[in-house]
Amino acid sequence: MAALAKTFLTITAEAPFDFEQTVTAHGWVALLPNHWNNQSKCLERIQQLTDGQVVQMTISQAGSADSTEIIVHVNHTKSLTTDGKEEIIKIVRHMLRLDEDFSALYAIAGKKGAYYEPMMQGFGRLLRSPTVFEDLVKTICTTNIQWGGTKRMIKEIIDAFGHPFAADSRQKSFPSAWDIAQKDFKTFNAKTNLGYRTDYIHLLACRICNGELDVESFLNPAIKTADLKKKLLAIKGIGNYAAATMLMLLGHYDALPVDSVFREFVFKKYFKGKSVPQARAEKIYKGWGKWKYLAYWYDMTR
DNA sequence: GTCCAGGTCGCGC
DNA sequence: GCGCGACATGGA
Repeated sequence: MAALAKTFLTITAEAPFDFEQTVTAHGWVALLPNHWNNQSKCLERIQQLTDGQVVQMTISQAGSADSTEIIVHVNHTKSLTTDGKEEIIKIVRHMLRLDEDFSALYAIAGKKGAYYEPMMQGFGRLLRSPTVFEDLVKTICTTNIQWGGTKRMIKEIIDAFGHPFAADSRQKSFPSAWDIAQKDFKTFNAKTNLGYRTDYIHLLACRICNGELDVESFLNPAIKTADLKKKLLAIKGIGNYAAATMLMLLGHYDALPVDSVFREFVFKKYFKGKSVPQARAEKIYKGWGKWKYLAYWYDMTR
């Protein structure tokens, strides 16, 4: 076992900020290499850095629940360079969306009455992955499968192609597009049981690596939602539902999802269990402008 | 054994 | 542009 060194990094978020709400806002926290320790209220994650080193990050909130101080406890086996430290901070800021401004959302929430008021305490930061690639793979693995299946498939991908943490080789990072693309389809298929999603994920990795597709550029905030949706739908395996999920993860909240969960929730809460057309269901959140998805998500998870 | 999952693709019209 | 069957896999 390699010797372990520890480094503490701190990050200050802007108020209002709610660490636990942010991390557990949706299912991603339960997908490897993320792990939520509910006792210690820490988000643990194995992460490979640009220089190749694989580290273990334990992310938590300092002090009380309304503190804006975030501590990243890094376990590493090689020395952590200044670049490495900066990269970790950048990754954590990205995952927790510390640079997103929700003040316009809270302004609407403040006018919607008591039910939506708690939103103003930092709701809206939905946990995301360090890369768009990882979010795409995870989203593809939520289609036409139950949640247990999603967790199994993501674990298989990581076990087969992730990079081990030197101090505990059972724990691995999420593989890069290159890690997957460098295996031929047969090898990739043999090591995972992703059903027909195997083709989609391998093709996605290959197209990223050969330069056909630059999915990280999807993070550019200047891209209009409609254009971004087109780019997403052009990816094999991404349809209407998956594109809506990805738009949410990419910080575009103006579109509502089109999946069974959305429909069921809205029918039950607003239409006495009766099904109505999608357009009618969407009217429920029309007062939320470009924040519709977050209004729905708040309503759904409350 | 059989059904189906927070769908998507590719075809035919 | 819309309807419809096929699609891999494992868990209920």
